[in-house]
Amino acid sequence: MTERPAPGDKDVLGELAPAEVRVRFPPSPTGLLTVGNIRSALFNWAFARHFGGKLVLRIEDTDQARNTPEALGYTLESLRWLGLTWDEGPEAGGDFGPYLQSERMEVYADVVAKLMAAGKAYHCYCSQDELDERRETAREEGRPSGYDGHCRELTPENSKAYADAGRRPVVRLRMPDRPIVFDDLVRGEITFLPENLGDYVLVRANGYPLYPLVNPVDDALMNITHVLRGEDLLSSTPRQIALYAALAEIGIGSGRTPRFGHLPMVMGPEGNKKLSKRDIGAGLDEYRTQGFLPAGLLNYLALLGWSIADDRDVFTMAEMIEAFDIRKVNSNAARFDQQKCEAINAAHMRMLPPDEFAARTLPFLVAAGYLPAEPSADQLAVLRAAVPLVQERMDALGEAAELLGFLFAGTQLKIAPDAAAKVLTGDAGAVLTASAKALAEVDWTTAAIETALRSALVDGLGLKPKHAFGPVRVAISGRRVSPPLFESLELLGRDVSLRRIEQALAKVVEH
RNA sequence: GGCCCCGUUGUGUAGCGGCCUAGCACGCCGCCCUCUCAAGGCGGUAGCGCGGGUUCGAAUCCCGUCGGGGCUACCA
Repeated sequence: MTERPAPGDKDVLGELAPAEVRVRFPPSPTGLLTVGNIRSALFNWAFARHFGGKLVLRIEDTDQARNTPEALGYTLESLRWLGLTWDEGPEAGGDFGPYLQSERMEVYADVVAKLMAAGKAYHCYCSQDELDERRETAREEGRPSGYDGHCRELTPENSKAYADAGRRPVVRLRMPDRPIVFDDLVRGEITFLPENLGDYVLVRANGYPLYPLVNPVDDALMNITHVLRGEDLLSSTPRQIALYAALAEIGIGSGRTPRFGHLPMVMGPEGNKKLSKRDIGAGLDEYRTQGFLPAGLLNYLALLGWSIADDRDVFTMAEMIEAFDIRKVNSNAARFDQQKCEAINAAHMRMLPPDEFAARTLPFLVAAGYLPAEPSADQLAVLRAAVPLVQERMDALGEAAELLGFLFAGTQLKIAPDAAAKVLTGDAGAVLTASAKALAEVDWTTAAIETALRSALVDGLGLKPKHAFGPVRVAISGRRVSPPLFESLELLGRDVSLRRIEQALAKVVEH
């Protein structure tokens, strides 16, 4: 069996040196980052870091109706939280700015003027109604429904007549009359025939430049070498390639067409359509508030289309950077699976050093009101001591409140109604009474507490362990599920523990 | 409708013509461990959409078919 040659990077880099790689992440600051967006950002980031190239953050805010100033700050902060660092862009600077498209309007106007002057683009005066009607006809006849080239060869007189009639033109790119073929980094060779590629609009009648113009223009001007983006943009790629070619012919940009890689779609939970920002579980914020770790979320997202090995799926970002290969990205759409996302995150939770685990947990306990913004040294000591008890029981940091809150509730513990109803009944009174008695004198250590309770409840009352300790667990933690009981008692201290048992006892009697 | 992409257990994937009686992970089920819940260990469940080729041999290559998805704006 011959050994397959180790896949070189030649077909990804071409003649480029690795460090010359320039990729970009171009979010539109609409106020929400979806996990699909983040997956794209992640792959670009990993790609750039793998080769030691640059990641450019470019803000695509040309649609004044959908963007807000706050959204920009949100977007930057979110990426920072994730650790997806950029080398050029807002706050980072760079030689190819400005990096906000709204600040590049003169650039686009200039490019369009040159495109027009060179005959690469032209004015189109067709009205929306006319366009719609002809498109509908084409559809009915089974023909391609793109622009039919109506205004392609307008004479100056024609144009003047339209203009005099009050029509304002859009600018369209003159598409070449030949097939456009490109070699997609994840899908291989893809061909589009000219009859399916209508001349498309670059500039609206009101003078605003559109995405199909500004995105490729900026890629060209910013010297982007690789474009890794969602499959939803696959069908607009031939148009962009045509624009790159036109730009190159009139001497704008690097003159090089980037290599494309179209990432598989991230599908919603139903698996039947692309994840929409309106789907639950789509937005980054949900994961942040639940206390997902960046490392866990990103690890899971990487799994949507990529794998590091055939027998492993938990890895660090450092490992991903080392191993990432765009050619190994799968081409079929992947469904976002909450459960697996949680499981991967839980694995990262367990990998955290205890001190860091405590530090990351703290804000969630503060937010839940269990700890003050400035916890005391004692409170921090309790938290640190509790970490080993809960680290492997949590999927996300947000669960800390439920699991650890009782340690900081003092005498104000609330007992969950269902726990009281289910457990603080029947012989629970006897159990609690015996427990209080047993705990009154023992050494306050986990081992001694356990010995005392076992002897009092299991041996003394002849109860099964599960039934013996249930009432005590509810009494001291307020819940039926808690960190290990004896350790919890030790952490809580004798006074508080005994008081809670008394209080629970009162509830049993009332019952 | 047209164009493009995709098709391995429920989900995500490994697989690149013989190492496949199809591996791993999540999920689910059972057992072990056990003070609850987890974690951990062990075992189980379930898959190459279909039909033709090519080949000594196909999950892997080709064609067709069916199915799914994306795009089809003066949004990005």
